[in-house]
Amino acid sequence: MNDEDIKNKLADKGLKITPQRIFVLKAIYELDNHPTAEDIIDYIKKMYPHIATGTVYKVLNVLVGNELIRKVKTEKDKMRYDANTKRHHHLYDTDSDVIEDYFDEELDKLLRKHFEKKHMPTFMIEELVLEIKGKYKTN
Amino acid sequence: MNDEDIKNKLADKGLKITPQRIFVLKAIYELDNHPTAEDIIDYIKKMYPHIATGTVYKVLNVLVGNELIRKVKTEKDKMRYDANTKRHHHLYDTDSDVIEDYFDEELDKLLRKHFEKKHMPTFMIEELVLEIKGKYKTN
DNA sequence: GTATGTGCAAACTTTTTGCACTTCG
DNA sequence: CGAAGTGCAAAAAGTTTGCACATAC
Repeated sequence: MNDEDIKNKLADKGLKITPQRIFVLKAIYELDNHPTAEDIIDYIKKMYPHIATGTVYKVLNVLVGNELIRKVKTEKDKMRYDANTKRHHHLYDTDSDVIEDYFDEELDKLLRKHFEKKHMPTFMIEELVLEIKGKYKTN
Repeated sequence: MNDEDIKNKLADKGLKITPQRIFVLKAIYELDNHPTAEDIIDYIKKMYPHIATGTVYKVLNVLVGNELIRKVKTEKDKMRYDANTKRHHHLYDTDSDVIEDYFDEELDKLLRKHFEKKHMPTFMIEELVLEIKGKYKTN
């Protein structure tokens, strides 16, 4: 993800292009594995030490509000951010609190079919995310 | 859920039976819809105004550690607690942050089959929870 | 009696806010 | 130029902790 792409993403949403926003987005893409706000702040400060903590939080909220990133919460009580706008599920390691994206089109199709058939009259489904909890095998 | 049942649950785990623990468990059963710590504290204080906030948090952590209740994450930044130890999925209303339990044995069967067939060699699945996000239809 | 649990207040962590200043378009 | 964004520090919100006291078993 280069700067040009990032600028376009911001512009497409009618957001002003600022160095802070570019740094935050870039950090999320580069950190990749669902970084916390703290991870993002630390990462940015390496190249751009002047950025304010409050600004990063404000930027994150703007990006979430514009659907450029998402918030994910883990059981260990911290918000994590996710660059991936493509639908995906989560593999969640209950030992380490690590989340990994899981793509499975066959599963998506299965779920879609199931809920079409089911037909829930009072609820409008917007998204289905399967949380696959467990542990990585170490051997 | 009467007091006797609650006492048995505590005793089964080798936990001391205290009024505070009984009140917390009862509150979670009675509040039913995934209360936050705050909901629980408010509820208890109606009958037992003397309880300390810190105690409720300590009790909640003990109960989670002993698997008498669970923590549930939402996208808003608050932990919620869940009395239900039976496997279930979640209907999550993104407007109101309300979670409702969703039981669907057919879905469970479908998922189980899918992952049996899939065979993931590096990950040991312990639990599958589908987060069904969307909105309640108001009409 | 003693290990365990509770109350309280202080502290900690994470996130938000208010406002003067700056920058983008 | 004006609206939108940033920096900073203060405060809010949620949760944890330390320790003296109280209670369950």
